[in-house]
Amino acid sequence: MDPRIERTRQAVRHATLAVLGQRGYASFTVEAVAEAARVAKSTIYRHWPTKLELIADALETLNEQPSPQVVAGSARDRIEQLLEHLSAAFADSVLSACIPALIEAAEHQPEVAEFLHGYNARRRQSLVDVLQTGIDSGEFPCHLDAGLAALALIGPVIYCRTMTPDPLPVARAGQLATQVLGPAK
Amino acid sequence: MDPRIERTRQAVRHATLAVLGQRGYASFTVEAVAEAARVAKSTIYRHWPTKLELIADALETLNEQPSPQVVAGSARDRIEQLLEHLSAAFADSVLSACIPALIEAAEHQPEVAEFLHGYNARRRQSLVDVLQTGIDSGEFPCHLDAGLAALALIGPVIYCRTMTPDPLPVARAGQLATQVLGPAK
DNA sequence: CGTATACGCTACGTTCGAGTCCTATAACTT
DNA sequence: AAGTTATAGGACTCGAACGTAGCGTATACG
Repeated sequence: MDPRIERTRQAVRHATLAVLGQRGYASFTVEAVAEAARVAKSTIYRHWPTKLELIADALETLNEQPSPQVVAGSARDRIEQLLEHLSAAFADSVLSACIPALIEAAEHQPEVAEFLHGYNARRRQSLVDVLQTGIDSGEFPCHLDAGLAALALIGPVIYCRTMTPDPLPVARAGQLATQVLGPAK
Repeated sequence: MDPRIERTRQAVRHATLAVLGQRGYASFTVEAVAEAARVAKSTIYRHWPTKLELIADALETLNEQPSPQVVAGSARDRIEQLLEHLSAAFADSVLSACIPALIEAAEHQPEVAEFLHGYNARRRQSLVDVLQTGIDSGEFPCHLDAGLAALALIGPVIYCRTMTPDPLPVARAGQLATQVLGPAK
């Protein structure tokens, strides 16, 4: 198999997300991707039939989830680590720069919606799992609903990223756990 | 003053938000607004010099905030009413349909960002005020931070609207208060 | 009733980007 | 080394939408 192919594809995929983050969905152009990837526009069309399929493929392919496998510590410690990692990830990282563009695109492109919702569901699930563990073991108040609590923890991160000028400070992410889970014993 | 002017302007403003909600920021066009407002394209340009100023003006002008003045009841009751009203408003309403478009636009257009952030800050403030009242009076746990708690309450509403297929059910908005504020006494 | 002016309509010129096609060149394969 | 194939770099067509301009009509105002 010609190694040029996969090399080119990866370069274009990365450039796709970079352009999506920098210019937004509204002014995302294949020409900008070509320039960023240092590739000819015709090359891009040789690999992807249309702009949307390019975006969808880039998202699926580059969706490595580098969430640290946090196993040690109490449930509360693990929650705080997950949250801080999450809020840090939403402060920068290529994919997070695309969040606003993806939200907008998801409204009208089913392929993008499927990716975005699936991606977030997976991220949320890791929180839910730890929360449920803590509830079952009695570490957290029994009135907690794992699904709702996960929303209360992760929601503010997205809220601050999209609805306020600045993302949620990592330090405040830790305090957030105290709000929702009650003070540490 | 010629009544035709204001009549036309209002029609165009409403159409602007409608189009923004339906088609998104990426494929928002003046021509679509003209059609929706049943107005000639040249008429729009007679009133607003550019597309962006049209959007900004429509947002500022139509930013009536019909949040019910909830005064009665305990702090907890008022919180729940505010939350349910909020989640209901985010389920439909012209402005909420524009949320994804606004998030995207705010990334690159300072005018839109200013509106969006200000709008949300005001909505959040009403929650903060009631929360602070409840904390001061001892109705809510003293470990609560009003600002963070407001984020934990409002964040999930936006999160569900943007990151999941369905908005937060109004019923779950009520449960959310229990999660964050602790069980009712 | 006469005048002013806001509007509708249509036709523009222009820009920009999608997607196609062709040729020369560079890189890989056997 | 020779043949194969992916790519670069253009030039190109096409359509969409921006924003402008001119003219006829209708509506408001005095």
